[in-house]
Formats: sequence, C-alpha cells, structure tokens
Amino acid sequence: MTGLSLSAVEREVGLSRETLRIWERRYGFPSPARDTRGERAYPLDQVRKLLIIRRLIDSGHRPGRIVRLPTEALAALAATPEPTQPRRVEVVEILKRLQRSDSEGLRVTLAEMLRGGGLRRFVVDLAPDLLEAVGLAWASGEIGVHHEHLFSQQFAGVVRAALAEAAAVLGRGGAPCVLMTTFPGEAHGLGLLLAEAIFAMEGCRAVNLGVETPVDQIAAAAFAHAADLIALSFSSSYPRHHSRGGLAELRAQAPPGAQIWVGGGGAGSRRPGGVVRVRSLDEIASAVATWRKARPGA
Amino acid sequence: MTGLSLSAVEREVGLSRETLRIWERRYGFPSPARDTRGERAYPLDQVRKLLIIRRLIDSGHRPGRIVRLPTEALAALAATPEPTQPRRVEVVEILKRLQRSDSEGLRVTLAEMLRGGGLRRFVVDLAPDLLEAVGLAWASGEIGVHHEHLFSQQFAGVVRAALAEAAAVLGRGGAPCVLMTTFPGEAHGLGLLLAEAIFAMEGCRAVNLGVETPVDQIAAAAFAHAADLIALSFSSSYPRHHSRGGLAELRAQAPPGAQIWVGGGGAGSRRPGGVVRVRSLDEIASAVATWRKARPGA
DNA sequence: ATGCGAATTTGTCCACGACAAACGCGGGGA
DNA sequence: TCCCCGCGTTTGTCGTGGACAAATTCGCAT
Repeated sequence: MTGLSLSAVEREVGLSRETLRIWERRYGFPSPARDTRGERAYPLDQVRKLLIIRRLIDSGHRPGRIVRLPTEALAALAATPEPTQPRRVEVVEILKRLQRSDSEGLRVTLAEMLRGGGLRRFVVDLAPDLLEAVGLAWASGEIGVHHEHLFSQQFAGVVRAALAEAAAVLGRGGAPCVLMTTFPGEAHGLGLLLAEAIFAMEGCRAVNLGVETPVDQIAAAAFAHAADLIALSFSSSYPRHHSRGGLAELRAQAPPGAQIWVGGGGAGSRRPGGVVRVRSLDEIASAVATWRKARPGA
Repeated sequence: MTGLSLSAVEREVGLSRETLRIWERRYGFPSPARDTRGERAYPLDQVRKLLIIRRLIDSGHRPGRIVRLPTEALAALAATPEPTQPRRVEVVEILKRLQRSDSEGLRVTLAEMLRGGGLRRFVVDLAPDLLEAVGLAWASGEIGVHHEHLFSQQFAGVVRAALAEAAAVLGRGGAPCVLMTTFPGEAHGLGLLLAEAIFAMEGCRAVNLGVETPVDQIAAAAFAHAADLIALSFSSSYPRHHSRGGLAELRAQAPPGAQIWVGGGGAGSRRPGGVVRVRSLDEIASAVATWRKARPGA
C-alpha cells in the first residue's frame, strides 16, 4: 500500500495520464514515489489533493494557479464563494432530500412539484433553478457526485414520465420536425430533455437522439428524418471552440433548408452564420411560432 | 472526411491509444494517414476493420494472429462460428424500421413486442438479441451511428415506461437494496436499465445512478443508501484492465457487507476476490434468491 | 497424456519534445 | 468609460522510441 499506480489515479481522479505526467513536469505536483520498477506510486494524500484540484478546475479555476497551492489553500478556495443567496423553498426541499439520499422521496417530491404547476411551468421556471442549485452545491462540496447522479436520474425520470403522458394526449406532432442531440464530449442530456418537452408541447415532432452524436451523423440524421430544425444543447462546461468548429461543419453538411438552433449555458454569443441562438427554454415557444409564420407550408 | 483522430478511434473502437500505436509499430496495421500536423487520421475502412478485430479478440483470438490479416479473412473468421445464423423475425422488423429512420414506428413496434411477451421475457430474451444485432449492423456499416442512437433512445424509452408501470404495481421494493451504475469511461447504460428491470421485478429496491460514477463515489453512495448489492455493468468495449483495478479499489472502499455484482459482455472471467459475476440477465433472478436465502434478515 | 521451464506475445509504462487552441491581459478606438 | 482586437502565456494532446512484467503458448521430458 505504498500508493496508487498511474492508471489507478487516472481512474480515480478523472485526469488523463498525460495530464498527470505533464503537471508533474511543469508544476512539480503531484510528485509520486517510484516503485522498484521505476513506475509512479501516488500516496493517498496526493490523490485526495488531486481530487480537490479536479473539482476546482471544473468550477472554473485554472491549473497553473492552483496546482502548486498547499492543500489548506485549496480547501479555502473550495469553500462557499457564494454569499449565501437565498434559495427558493422548492430548491431547499430538493437539496435536503438529496443530501439524505432519499431516492424515493426525491422522485415523489419532484413529481408533486411538476403536477402542481404543470409541465411547462416546471420546465421553464423551476427546472433551471434546480439544475443550477445542484451544480453549485456540488462545486462547493455540499453534495457529492453521486448525489448529482441520483438527482439527474430521478429528475429525468419524472420529466420523461410527464412527457410520455403529454405525448399520448398531443399525438405525434407536426411541423416543424426537430432533431435533437448534443455534440461529442457533451454528455449532459437534461437540457435536451427539457427542450424536448417544450417542443412537444408546442406540437412539434421532436426526435431526440440522446447525447454525443458525431457531426456528420447529425447531418445524416437530419436528411433521414427530413428535419426542419436541428436543436443542440451545450452545457456551460462544454469547451467553446468545440462548438465553434462543429457548428460550422454541421452548417456545411446539414440540409440547407434545416435551421440550426443552439441553447444552454455553453451556447456562446459567437457562432457561425446560419445558426440561431435560443437564450432560454421559454423562448422556444415564440421561436417556433416565428418559424411557423415564416413557413406557412403544410 | 480525411479520417478519425487517434482519440476518436480510441472512443469508437475501445482500444487504448497506446495499443493502437504499438500495433502500428509491430504489425503495420492500422496504417493511418497523417494530417498536415503529422497526426494520425484513420480512414473509415480501417476503423471498421479495427472493430471486427476487437470483436474477434473479445471472442478469444489473439492480436498477433489476426491483425495482419486482410479484411475478408477477418470477415470469414467472424462468420465461421455462426454460419449465417438466421435472424429472428423481430430483429429483422426492428432493423427495417431503423433503416427507414421510422422513429415513431420503432417505438410502437418495440412497445408491442414488449406487451406481447411481457417485460421479463422482453428483457431476458429479445433485448440481448436486439442489442447485439444493432451493434453488428453498425459494425458492418449496415446502419449509421445515428441509427444506433435512435434505437437506444426508443428502446430505453419503451423499457423505462414499462418499468415505471411495473414499479407502480410492485411498490417500493424491499431487500436487497441494489445500487446500480457503471465505471467512468463506460457510457453504455442500456444493460444497466435491463438489469434494473429484472431487479425491480424480483422485488428489490433498485437505485440506478446512471453511467460513469467514479469509484470513490460508488463506495460513498453504497454507504449513503445502505446498499446490500452494488451492481455494475460492463459493455464488451470496456478495456479489461480498467475493470480489474477499479473493482479491487471498489471492494476495498465499499461497505464490507455489500456484495459487488458485475455483468455484461465486458465482465471478464478474471476479477478480484469478493466480486460476483452474473453471466446473463435471467441469472439475476436466481442470484437474488440465493442472496436472500443466505441472509434471512428482515 | 501431463507437468514444468523456456520462449514468445502483449499491453503498459517511461522520458522528453513539439505545437495549436484557448485564455487572459493590455492597448487603442468608439 | 466601455468594448474589441492582438499578443504573449497557459495547457492539453500528440509525436517518437525503448523497456519490461505478466500472461500465454510452445517444447520437451516424464
């Protein structure tokens, strides 16, 4: 038990082995011991420090500024940078159940909240606040990654159930036909699901491909489904440049008649021509109305 | 469309970048083109060949013997064990709709098939065949990635709906409490969903965290949920050694009283002590019965 | 056939250099 | 004063090649 191997740390911390090696070269940390074979053996305290660093980077800090810092300074950085902005009662309720890992209660509570105000209000009003609060709670160490996973699962389950119910009433949906997905590397699908709900309630035919579809495949799918719209979701953690190039590529390959809509926290202001930005979930409804007015066919 | 990058191939095929490089050095295949920057750009046909090779290795062949072979010889090898086994009618039907990108028809057909034989039969009998057929169809170029995404979405939707319905009847579930997830890097969640359905029908309390939970978080979640079982799913494309180390680590960190069960095509025969392998989905039922007999509490 | 040691296969690890994209900072213009 | 553009810095990924331990297969003697 002298320490963890390079691959073990890669798995535990989620930093690639190449990154771990180059940090060692550049910043002098981590500084693993070596076993008889000359291979790295990371002591547990260094692994813990790496975990803190990883979390800080995910919430916006930069490696060069924090990797050299002592553990205490990192812990101080990780502690609540928010001046305790008051949270709405629903958010408090959900976070409480989440911290208790009350899986069933979480689901039931979310379902009740949805029923209370209806699907649309839940999606455009409560859901964004909830998602942000959970993200913040994670960044500040208030909850763990597994709590976030649990939330995502239960949240998605509740929305999907409501969506299925709504779809049974609304029928198959008509124009526009909306193809929905995310780019490779963007694994967050909740935003997509929320948008799907709105599109469905607006009477559109939404085809959700799930996350991480390669660009050429999105284009191919747009042809195959004769899509009028391609809707992409970008979380704020998605690297900007990826979206830039990918969108240009997609615009070139996709059917010329199909519009490309982007939304989510990572949908930057700079984007190639022919790509429409939808700022919020409730803007989707008016955007669809605009689209329909401009194209009165069918 | 010059070709895929090294990391893209790593992700698509499931062979590590180091393996890809050393094969190139040793066997002369793959032999990717180079872009202006000198970086590898794998043509699509080489990627397909790599996929066939990986499939063959998974079924017992050794790299040194097959990597140099031409594609036809590989196809012959791949076909040999199953001399053009006829596909069952359900599979043909689904593939047909998939190729037409008939999203709605796909969903309806799947739902009908599920209703016809019931959830259990659908999960243990038809689902594995469907998943394999779709994987093969993609590997052989018969369908595109976006078809596979569409299938995953509709398939998951149908199973989730049936699961929700069953859960309403079965109630909350009792012992054992099963925590379900996959390791980081394993993004396939369909197997997990199928297993969840079985656990639920067996009267267990299944808590599905979704995919890619870090090992320490799985352990933490097991404590938080007081889980009796930790169920992990590995697709056949998941690198073996990752599961080895991760499982040992998890065994050390998880509650000692909690059993660890692994399943899926990537759940190799070699695994650390204290980890149980569940070979197929319908073996889950008897495994649960065995667990209950051994632990008569509650 | 069977058991054991030698030889081969195979994937991971090491080191270091290079470079493009992204980021942050500072200066000039509206 | 604010915004935008250009430049230096930061940062992760990719390149090369050599080495070695663990696993597997082979060869040989019993």
